[in-house]
Amino acid sequence: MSIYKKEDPRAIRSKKMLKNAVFSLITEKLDISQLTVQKIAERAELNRATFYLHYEDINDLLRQIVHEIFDDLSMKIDPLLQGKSNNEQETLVTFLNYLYEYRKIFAVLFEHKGFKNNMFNLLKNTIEKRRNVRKIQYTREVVSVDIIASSLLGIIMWWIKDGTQFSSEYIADQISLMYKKGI
Amino acid sequence: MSIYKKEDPRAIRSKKMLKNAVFSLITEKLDISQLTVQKIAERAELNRATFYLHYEDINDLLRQIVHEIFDDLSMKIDPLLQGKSNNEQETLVTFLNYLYEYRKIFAVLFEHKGFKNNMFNLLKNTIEKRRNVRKIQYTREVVSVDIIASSLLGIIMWWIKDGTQFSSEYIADQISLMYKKGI
DNA sequence: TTGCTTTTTCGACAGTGTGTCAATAAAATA
DNA sequence: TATTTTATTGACACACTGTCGAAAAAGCAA
Repeated sequence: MSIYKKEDPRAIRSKKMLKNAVFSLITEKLDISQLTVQKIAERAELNRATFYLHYEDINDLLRQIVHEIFDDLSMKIDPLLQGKSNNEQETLVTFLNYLYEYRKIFAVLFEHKGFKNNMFNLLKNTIEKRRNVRKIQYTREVVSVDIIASSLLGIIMWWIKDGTQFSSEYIADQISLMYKKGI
Repeated sequence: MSIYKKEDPRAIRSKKMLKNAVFSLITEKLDISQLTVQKIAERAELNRATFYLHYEDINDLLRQIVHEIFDDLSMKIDPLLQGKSNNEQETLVTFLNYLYEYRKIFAVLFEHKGFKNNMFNLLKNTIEKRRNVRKIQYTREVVSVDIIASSLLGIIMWWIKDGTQFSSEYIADQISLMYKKGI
């Protein structure tokens, strides 16, 4: 859309302020259910109606924030995957470090359905790509990608929310230990 | 509390109607964020203020519903664990069948923080008990209980919400495949 | 820089939801 | 049945939502 028409700088500024307001509120309150349009507009020092000019509702705004974060996240981990890195551990740690850096915002966003789905698909696609590269044969003895992706998502969500005392390296170790040798 | 004082039958009746209203609303709408005190009271054919006489807010009511479900769930799986069942697979399937039976209500309750924590602890305790029975030695090579519990929770949440086309047996197979042999 | 145009910003409104009261009504039980 | 206990109720003040038309301000061309 911005390809066909230059966006008004005022709109850009307002959107940025609204997004910043969300980040500001989230990192200090840490509960998505308490987020209201009223509070966001107040924090952004904009009229509440201005919000509705740019976004349909709170979910719409969150959806766009999520989209941007995922673009960023995908860009960061894709090179690592493409580079047929033979060091899985390192790739995993890099990925986890990214999550850890933004853990406060991620912890909140994980309560957002769309965000969780995006993360699930990212994990699933990543696993599938790696399997293709390694030409894994699908037999009855191979664990399905859904199962691996959902278990990984579970671990990440727990870590981000309740296990931040553990380092990315420890989590990566545990994950490969579990997936390589079983329990 | 009901040990020291018999509860007024009127209160019991009201609470039951409010809980039924929640179940009724949840199973047809399937979104916890749209649940309001107003709707619950209306569905229960009670005045809204009656709700506040019994519960602090919606979360309080959900917390109590969750508590009751977990009492029920724990009672059902505990005998299986105590009976030093040598058939892990069977135990797991029984547990998953319970979740599947109430999948609609569980899918909604998983959006409730307290519920997720309860489930996590249930899984964690179960794993710890089993490890004690088997006298597992904790070395660097053993995956931590947190990691296993959170990955299990992830799989269960995915299954209940987006993978209900798969049978309990299949999920149980996949879980033991993953945890026994790795990926 | 000016003056016209586009677009944003704003205050206000109706509608829905929350949480609490004092007054009322109705069950429980002695 | 009478009395006490307790639940139920409508009404109140307040917060949040989503949408106007009018006003203000920024953008942009000459």
